[in-house]
Amino acid sequence: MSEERSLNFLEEIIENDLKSGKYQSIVTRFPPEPNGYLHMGHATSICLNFGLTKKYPGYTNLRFDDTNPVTEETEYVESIKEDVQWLGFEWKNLRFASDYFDQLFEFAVKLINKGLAYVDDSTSEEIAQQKGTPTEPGVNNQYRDRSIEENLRLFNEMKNGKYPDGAKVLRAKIDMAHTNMLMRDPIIYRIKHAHHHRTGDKWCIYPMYDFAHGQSDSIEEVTHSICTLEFIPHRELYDWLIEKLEIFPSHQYEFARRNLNYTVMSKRKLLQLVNENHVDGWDDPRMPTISGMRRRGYTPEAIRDFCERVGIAKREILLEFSLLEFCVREHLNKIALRRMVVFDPIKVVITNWTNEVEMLQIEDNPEDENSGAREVPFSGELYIEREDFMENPPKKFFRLFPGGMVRLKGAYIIKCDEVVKDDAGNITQLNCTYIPESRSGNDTSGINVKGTLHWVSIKESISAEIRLYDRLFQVEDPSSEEGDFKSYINPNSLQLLTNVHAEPALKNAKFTDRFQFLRKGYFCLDKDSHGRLVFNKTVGLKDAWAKEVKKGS
RNA sequence: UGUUGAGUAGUGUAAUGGUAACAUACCAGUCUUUGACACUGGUGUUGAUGGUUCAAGUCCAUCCUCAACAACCA
Repeated sequence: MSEERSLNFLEEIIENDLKSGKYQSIVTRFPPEPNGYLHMGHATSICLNFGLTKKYPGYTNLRFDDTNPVTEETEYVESIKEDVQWLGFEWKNLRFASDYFDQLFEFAVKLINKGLAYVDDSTSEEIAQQKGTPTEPGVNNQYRDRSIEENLRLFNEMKNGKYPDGAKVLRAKIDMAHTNMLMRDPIIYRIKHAHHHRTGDKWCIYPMYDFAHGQSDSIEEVTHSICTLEFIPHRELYDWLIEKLEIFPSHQYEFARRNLNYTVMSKRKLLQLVNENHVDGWDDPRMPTISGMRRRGYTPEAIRDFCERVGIAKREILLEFSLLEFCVREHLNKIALRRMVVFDPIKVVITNWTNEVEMLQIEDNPEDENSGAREVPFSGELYIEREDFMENPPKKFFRLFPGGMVRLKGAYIIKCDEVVKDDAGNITQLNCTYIPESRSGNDTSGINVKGTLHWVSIKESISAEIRLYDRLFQVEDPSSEEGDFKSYINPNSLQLLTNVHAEPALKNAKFTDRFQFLRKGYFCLDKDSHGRLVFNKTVGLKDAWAKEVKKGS
């Protein structure tokens, strides 16, 4: 906290509220609807809401906004809880809007008694038509003038199941000519003979968002109800209902939703990707869901850091994925165990090597003094990466080439003496000699080489599968492009390497481990690893050579 | 043609009438037993036009652009 940072607009509001004595402590809430998995956009909201009550006195509730029984499921409740905890946050109270259905019903009765709500028999089409347009006022209908007694009777009958879905609704009686369309007598209760994941069949009428969210905030005495920009027009109704109901005055504040480029972030679109099998479920590592990012190997620390760096504002933004990747690398660099894996092998024979296997100690993580070392077997028959050798190297290529020397990471300097090819002219083997005095750690050879390569000893190496991921979409903002967003899916977002050669220490890989495969990137064990090793690429290393190559082409 | 909100380097975020800053991205270089990491330097910014002021990203006026709003979704 020693770092100085200017306050964002919400922190400013809160500090003022605290300073003025309006509140001694604050209450926020994270209010997901349990109808899908959490994604990066939710992570923003989670970090914001929970972060605020970490910084200031107070607490945060996790409240499920479960007012629509037809779309909501318990499966989602569980995944959401898991994701919030995984991100590193603890809620004070776990609540459901459905916990408040009785109170909400009483609130509605109170509104009716005050002459501020009425039962409307119109169809949804009629209601839409009477509503007017943003530029034309709406009109009153005949049901608007029903007596309080009649409204009470009808509303109770709705509750008691006398009417079928859609036959009647309860509406707040505000102003059909209001410039804010949400104030044109909004529907606050509708009939749905549907089974609710928590209340079962107790209710056949359910409150609408606007008559549940603010009221739930108020019941929980939420001081700062933070939501996204699209709810700005709802604020007027939010305040109106709280005022007329004479309940705890929660206040709503809006900030901008954050989008990431090269992906989509709406639940509807993510659901389509899952249902139409464009990805392998909600936790596919290419998905911007929390569970997808978790499976991909992103850490909670990295995601929190990202949210912190991005800050908050009141305008729609499209964030660059590269910043998220930076945060991921930044954290992983500090904690990842270094390992060597050869993706596309070429055989190296050390012609002056004896037949023995030498066990080398190589550090787990040079960034972490407390990390240990693992044993890596070195022998006369090795694999190196095919792309680390060139027969006719360009300038600035400081890997292996005929007559050239490189260091093998943690081992010896070798010199390439001979290139062996098959009849078709393909390189099948490199014959090299090693410099015995050049062993890593006590190199007395005096030789300076420019390049260091990763390698594995053939005989001791183990086999693994690697899944390489690229961006899910080929365009920055698929949602704003013409036509179906799915036509912009990147067909090469998943690349499978089914037989890579890994150093033996990887045999003991655990699901919680994070690895850096030297010169390749960051990887983690995938949940598909039973009886075999499957690694997901979390993010690559920055690759200056790749840039050099690109420039040359 | 309505209401509401928003416009600051490529991308984000600051500067609350007083040197337009920070991060990332990008470019160039240094270092390196990971072409990683680290380090050094650089390119690049107030939507427009007027006005007030010694001084304007900030205040005022006009204009322009973008977004949200007419679900018995949240």
